[in-house]
Amino acid sequence: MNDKIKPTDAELEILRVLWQWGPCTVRHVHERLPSDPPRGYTTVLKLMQIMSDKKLVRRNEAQRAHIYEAAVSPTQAQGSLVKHLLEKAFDNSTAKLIVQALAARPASPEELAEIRRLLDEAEGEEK
Amino acid sequence: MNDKIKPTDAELEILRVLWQWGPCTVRHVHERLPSDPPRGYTTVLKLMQIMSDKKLVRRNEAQRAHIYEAAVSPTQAQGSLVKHLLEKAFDNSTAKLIVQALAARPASPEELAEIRRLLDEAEGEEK
DNA sequence: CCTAAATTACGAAGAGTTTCGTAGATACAC
DNA sequence: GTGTATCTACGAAACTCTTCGTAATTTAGG
Repeated sequence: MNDKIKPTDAELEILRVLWQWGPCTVRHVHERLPSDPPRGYTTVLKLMQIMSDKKLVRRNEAQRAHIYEAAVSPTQAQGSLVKHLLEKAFDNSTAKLIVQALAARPASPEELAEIRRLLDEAEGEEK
Repeated sequence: MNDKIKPTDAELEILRVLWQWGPCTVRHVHERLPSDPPRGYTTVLKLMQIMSDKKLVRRNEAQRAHIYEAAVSPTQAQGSLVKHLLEKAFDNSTAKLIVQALAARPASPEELAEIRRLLDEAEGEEK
């Protein structure tokens, strides 16, 4: 269904701004984007127009400065990306992916506890 | 260090063959690649030549049919890819990524138990 | 030898991504 | 009104990835 959601890195940065701040003009997104690397205003505009064509964002043209909002949720985008990585690089082994995730960025004890809690939930749904 | 390892999807498929079968000729890789989608022999050859330039694989030219082997381990490649995804799509939250991984592909009770064991290990190293 | 098969090298084309300059339209300030 | 700033649209360039055809080389059969 949402398997086709595969935002590129540049698109993801824009989506993150929209997820965090809600509907924005191009100018607002441009201002809130990481300043490194610096991007031209029209670069961001063009990207957002393309994302609109791809249905990654919706835009409201009522005002002169169009208002863009994310058309995919963080969960949809993240789920699709992680599913893709699982298939292409981890032989669909969730366990292998988790090992690498923990190795790449060690979790704090609090996070580990949180993760255990999530595992309990996952097991609960197993039925 | 190995942050620069970012194999594309097509490159990953070739790496997977080399990881599973060990050093191979282009012909062997071509035969062992998934038949869907079908790829021309020279397409695979070209990809592997590029991968050699990128140092993703090494090649031995002693024989007429060069022998290629992976120059990066599964752990290196997977770790680099997951780290990248963590940064770009998950705000560096390992927990969020694990939630999405479990949602994208529910783990069996055996896997869940395995994952708990890995968490224990991770906690052990915490110091 | 001479041909047929296999292999590498090379180049080019098409698609997708990211970049940005320029032009035209609109709003705002004075 | 006139000029300045802002915004969108458009197109093109640079880059990467993926594809594969063709040519040149080497090997193996007969």
